[in-house]
This record gives sequence, C-alpha cells and structure tokens, in this order.
Amino acid sequence: MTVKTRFAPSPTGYMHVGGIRTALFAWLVARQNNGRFILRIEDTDKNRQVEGSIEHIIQSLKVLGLNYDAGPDKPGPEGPFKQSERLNIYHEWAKKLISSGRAYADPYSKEELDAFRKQDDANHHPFLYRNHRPEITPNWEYQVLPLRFKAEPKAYSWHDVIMGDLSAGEEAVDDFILIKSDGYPTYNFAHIIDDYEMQISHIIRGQEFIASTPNYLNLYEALGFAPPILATPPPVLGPSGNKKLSKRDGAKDILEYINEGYLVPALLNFIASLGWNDGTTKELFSVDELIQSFSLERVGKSGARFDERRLLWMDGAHIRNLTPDDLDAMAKPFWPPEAKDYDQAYLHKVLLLVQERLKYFGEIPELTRFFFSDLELNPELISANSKLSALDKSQLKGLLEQAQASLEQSDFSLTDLSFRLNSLLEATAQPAGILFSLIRIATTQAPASPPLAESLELIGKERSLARLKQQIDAL
RNA sequence: GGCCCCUUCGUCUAGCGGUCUAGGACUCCGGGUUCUCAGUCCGGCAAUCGCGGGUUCGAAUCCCGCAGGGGUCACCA
Repeated sequence: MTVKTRFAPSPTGYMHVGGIRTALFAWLVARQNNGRFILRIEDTDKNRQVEGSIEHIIQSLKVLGLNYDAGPDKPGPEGPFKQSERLNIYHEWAKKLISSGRAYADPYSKEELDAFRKQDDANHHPFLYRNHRPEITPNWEYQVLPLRFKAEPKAYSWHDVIMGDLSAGEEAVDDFILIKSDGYPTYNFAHIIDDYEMQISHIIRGQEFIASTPNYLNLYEALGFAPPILATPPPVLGPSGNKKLSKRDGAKDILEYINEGYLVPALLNFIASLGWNDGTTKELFSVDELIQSFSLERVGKSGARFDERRLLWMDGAHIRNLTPDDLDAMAKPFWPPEAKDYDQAYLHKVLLLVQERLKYFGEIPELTRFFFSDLELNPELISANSKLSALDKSQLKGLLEQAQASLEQSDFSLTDLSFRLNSLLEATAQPAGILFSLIRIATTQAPASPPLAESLELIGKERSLARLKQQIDAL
C-alpha cells in the first residue's frame, strides 16, 4: 500500500506546538515510508477564516522543513488543495447520496431545531436529529437548504493506531449536515470525500474527532469507501493545568520560537518527544533519526504537558552538537548590530567560545557583547563579588596594575596569555577567585564570560589594556 | 448530564505477569573541573505506579468498581 498522509489545517490563524505536532507525525510517517505528504486547506467556514493564515501555515511548514509533495502552492494530481476550490466535487458526491437515499434536505429552521433540543432535554433524552426526521422532505435546493446525511444507526468498534480499540454505541451516529445552506460542505463531509479522492492512507488528526468517528464510519459505508487508517494523538497540554494547549492560553506561534533562535531540529525533536519515544533511553534525535525511528504505535495515549524548560535544555544540547560550519550558518541572524564591523573569522571564534553555553541563539547578543563593543563600567560587579568587595580599592588597583604591566609585554597568543596569567597568580599570591575575577570583570564588564585567557585573546591586546586602564582609573 | 477516552517521580517518559526494593531525561540540591557563567563528570532528593476490590504462587502490568481529568454532543473544524 502506498503511504499517503496529509496535514489539513483550517486557516484560522497561526500554528502552535499542538498543530505542528500533528503535521510532524503525518510528515514522519510519509517520509519513513517513502510516501507522499500533502497539505490541504480546510477553508469551508468563511466566517472563521483569518486573513493571511494560509501563507502563515505554509511559511511555518517551510521553515520547519516539513516539506509537502503537493499543496496549495505546489500542484499535484490530488489538487486542488483548498476545499473552497473543490465545491463541485462535494456537490457531485452529495447528489449520489441523495439518489441512493442516504441524504436529504433539512427543512427545519434554527428555531424548530432548538425546540426539538429543548423538548428532548426536558424529557432527559439525548438529542438526536434522526429522531425528528421529517416525514416528507423537500427537494434539496443547493445553497438554500442544508443537506443532511441519512444515517443507519449501529454500534461501531474500530481500531486506532494510537488509541487502540475504540467503540461507541449507535447513539453516536446521527444525521449530520453534509452541505451547509451556503453551499459549502461541512468538515465532516468534505474531509471524507477529499481523503478518498486523494487516496489518503492514514488520517492523523486531533482527539476532538474521536467522538464523531462513528458518524464517519457510517458515511464511509454509505459511500462504499474503505476507511483509511486512523491515528489520533492525544492533545498537547498547556504548561499549567490540564487544559489543552491553546492560543487562548498563550500558546506561542511556532515561528516565534524560530525567531527567538531555537533550532529547527531541536524543536522537532522536542515536539516529537511530547508523547513519543523510541523505547530506549535515547532523548536526542536528529530529524533523520526521527524519520527512522518514529512510529505511531509508540505514541502514548495520554496528553503531554508542554514544558519549556525541557525545550530549553534540548535546544542547548542540539546547539552543542552543531558542526562549526552549521554553527556559523545558524547563528548568522542573531548577531548584535555591533558585530557588523567584524569579519567572519572573528565571529567564528567568538561563537566557538560561547557555543556550549548557549541555550538558544537569542542569547548571543548578551553573551558576546564585550567581544564587540566597549561597555560602561559596572561597579556592581565588584561590589556584588564577596571576595573582591572584601579588598579595598588600593589593593584592587594594585592587582590590576600588576596585570597591566605583565599583559603589556604579551603578544596575546593564548599560550602566552595563559602563562602570564598563571605567573601573575604566583607573583601576587592571590587565588584565581580574586585575581582572575577582577581581571575578567575589568575586561568584560559582564557578570559571566568564557574563560579569561580565551576571552582576552579575542578581545585583543589594545582593547584589553584599554579596559584595564579604564577600570584602574575608576578605582 | 449522555457517550467516548485518559491516569507511573513536579514535568517528559520506560514498563506490556516474576529481571521493579519501578529505569532514563528535564528541573532542583551537593561535589570535582586553577575565576564567573555555561558545559561536563560524580553523587543526591523525587512516583507504594489515582483509589478500592478481585484473578494469580506472583500485578505498575489482567478484570471489576469508584474518583479525578480530558474530548464530544454546531449549518466549527
């Protein structure tokens, strides 16, 4: 069987982690089976559409590398890929259902339906439309009346690759709307037609559709379609509480993570690990490794909470694994403006020094500032250091002057710097905790930096000495 | 409320009848790494497996109840 999966979002806004996970799973299944991955836009609700969201979705998938084989902007035999452009197809199938007696026009007004609901409610009866089927139905007038499916109620049990064996009684099957009065199909109808027409092999979608699966099964039968393989991952939960991650609760646009400097492979690794693992203790996966090891069968059934601290760790771990070339390339957009004056070789050295302390690339400016521009003296750095603040100013000054004298003789090669700094330790009879801290503060004016000698080497002789002098003068 | 589903350290999870006095990872806490931060290494805290009954020689693992949580009951997807 040819594996063909699809990601079928409705264009109602940006994409957050939950949506991306669905897309990722579908993409992984397609790629590991040499199958096809399709992007289909479910734009059948004109009221909920958000301007620009199709482009936003496309952009998100593109940035994440979840490339699709066909979609709205990439022609393929399955097209068109926007449901709004497939209206005639749904119409054709609707007519078939009418002629086979499995669909009928719904003559009731909203008020009448509400009355039925109230009535059933009062009788402690679950509301089912099919209990109120009109005796005689009018002819279906396209774009005037909604078209309903005529269900053949029965109990169903079915298999879900992730959720296992599921079942529901016949009360879960009802006459649902196929085509709305505006002529657009409902999701319930459109996706079934599309998945059939596009020969989708696996439907991977959120849990909110489990409850209506019996309806879909009933419709597949009426249509004579074999249902695709079903896989419904559990929801991604928000950081606090048990609620499903949602835009309302501040779920971030996935592109925000990209803009903050999170690595794509780390993001995908993290998102995949929300509910999935390969059964070993392996935590870090490259995208290729994900493609190799992913399996829907190993996706858990319970919702996974989104924990940004874990993402942070994972991103740092991926950054540390970057090759020097990739590091340069990925870091490019994140340099502070001051870095413009420096050549690539210098930037590269800076990067190697901070690579292992980066959690995400957005931290580059604050971690590297002193390699590019001189900053104002920050007296707090000394006063906040208990060892340094225990000494008086003349002592500090004396230490810095000794350092200055020695470093003036240095060629600022790493070996010479290391040698001189070590000698200084002996000459001043000070522990590194005092001497090195002091020099480090004077030359970086930062609460933290890479190791002293390495930092000084990059900052260079002229600037290092100037900064020492600045600190001495200030004491 | 009806129906469906879920429930292992704070979090992500391993586990599919005995190897579990429940393993790994994140976080947190100690210690090493000639300064800081990070990393790294070593060590530690942390789940009596939601609760209660069974079945079994033996259950986190099977069965039944209960509780809690989630989903769904639209001319939304």
